[in-house]
Amino acid sequence: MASKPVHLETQRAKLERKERVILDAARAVFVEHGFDGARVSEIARRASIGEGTIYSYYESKAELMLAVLQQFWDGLTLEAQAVMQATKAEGFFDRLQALAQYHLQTVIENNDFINLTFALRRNNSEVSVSRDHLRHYVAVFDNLFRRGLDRGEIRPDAVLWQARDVFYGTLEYSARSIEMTIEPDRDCRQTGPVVDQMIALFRAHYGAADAVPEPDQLALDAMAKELKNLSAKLDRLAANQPR
Amino acid sequence: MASKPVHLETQRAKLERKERVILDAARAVFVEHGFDGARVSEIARRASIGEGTIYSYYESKAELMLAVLQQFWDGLTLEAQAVMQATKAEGFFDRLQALAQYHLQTVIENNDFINLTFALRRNNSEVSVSRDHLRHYVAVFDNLFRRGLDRGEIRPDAVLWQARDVFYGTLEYSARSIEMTIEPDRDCRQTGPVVDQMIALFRAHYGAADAVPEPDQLALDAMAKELKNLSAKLDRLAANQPR
DNA sequence: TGGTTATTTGAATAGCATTCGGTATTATCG
DNA sequence: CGATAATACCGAATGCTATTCAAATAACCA
Repeated sequence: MASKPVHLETQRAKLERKERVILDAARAVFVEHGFDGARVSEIARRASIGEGTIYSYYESKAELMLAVLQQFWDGLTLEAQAVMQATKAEGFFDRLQALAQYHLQTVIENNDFINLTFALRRNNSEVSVSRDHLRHYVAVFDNLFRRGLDRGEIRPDAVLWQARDVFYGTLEYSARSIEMTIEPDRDCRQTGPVVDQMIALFRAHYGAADAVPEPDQLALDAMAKELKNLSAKLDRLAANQPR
Repeated sequence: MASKPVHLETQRAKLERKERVILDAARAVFVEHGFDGARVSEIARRASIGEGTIYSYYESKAELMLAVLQQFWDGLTLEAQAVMQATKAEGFFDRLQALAQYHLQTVIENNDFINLTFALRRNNSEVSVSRDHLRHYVAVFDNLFRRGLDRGEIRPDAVLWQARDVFYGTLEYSARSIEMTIEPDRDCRQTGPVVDQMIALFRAHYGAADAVPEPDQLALDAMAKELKNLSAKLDRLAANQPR
């Protein structure tokens, strides 16, 4: 009874190790040459493995790339969370700034991967990065934002999905602009100002009003919160519906 | 002296016509099958042309795609300008709303093309959509924004490049979210609210101070909309109840 | 150890973009 | 107009690469 699990364990561990080796080799080659430029033979060579073996781990080159991309996004998620934890200041906007800085830097550095995430969609098979991996990543922002709402740092009528779209969308677009150097003058397109402007926008548009709120405002806020609660409850209900 | 130019003209016209035929066929096939799925042989067949002939017009399949993309972006630019012209209201925000609506719709419909625009970057050769074509497109926004500045509709300290990044970035990100249906509830991710929220953000953040509506009013409007969403959701839930 | 199953391998296959030698079509000029 | 040069066109042949598969090897168990 004891030896069997051990064997199974080592067996599984072996497979997983080999899978990791393939994944690492694939990642390196994809980073170096891009998707089309990457040769499966080179990946096999770097993983010290027969060419055909890859296909007993992954259906196709595209699906291998997919696995690499998912690993990539999971890594981003962990790092983003770590950045949040490492931020000393507890305030919403300080953490948001840290997240923005990290995201912008990452998008600039891994531009190719991020583009491929959305461009790699085969018509026949459903080869696209699992929504869950992306959702996990954006959840970092969502959690931060919700906490800011709870702590009263954000105006209660702020719309989460819009804030998220503005945050990630703007940063990705800025990253592209910076990378392409669409601007004639580079100076105003460094990463610092992009992040600063973004935080300023969030402060002005989503930040709770500094002045003491009017009674009407308080009532409004209470109503907005109530509405959100209702909406969330409904969503949960809807999710449980068999359809 | 007269016949020669005529001949040259017809000759050039002929070549251009054939080029257009190839481009149209290519576009159709690329739209239908994507870049990798598209067969050069099919493009040739649809253009009623020999397979090899394509290569006397375009260096490679990638460069053919490139030409299609450039034509695509030029078309977008013209249409966006037309949308601006067609907007009756002269105000900055009305026109911005029209542009946002058009852009969001376009991005959703042509998501693949737009992704390919940025993903199609070969490592070796400089195969990427000419920056000029993209710059022309974003210039539609830039001109609108500058005019708004001149007319005093926008606060003078607004930063053009940030506004542009927020505008296009957010819309493209929203389009992706809508297409992927990352959200559990679709209702709040239709195009209408996305555009409305975007315009509200621009009004609040970039609008000249005197033109800003009361925040209370904005909040009220938002809540009224939210209420409507809730009501719709409830109706749908009620309809789906089995018992 | 011998038999049985799972894994690995790389040569063979197949599919596709691209090339190239030859042919048809058009332009040029005596 | 006819001859000749130049150009455009074709599609079978080429070369490259992802993918398959039959044989070889390793792992397992009795």
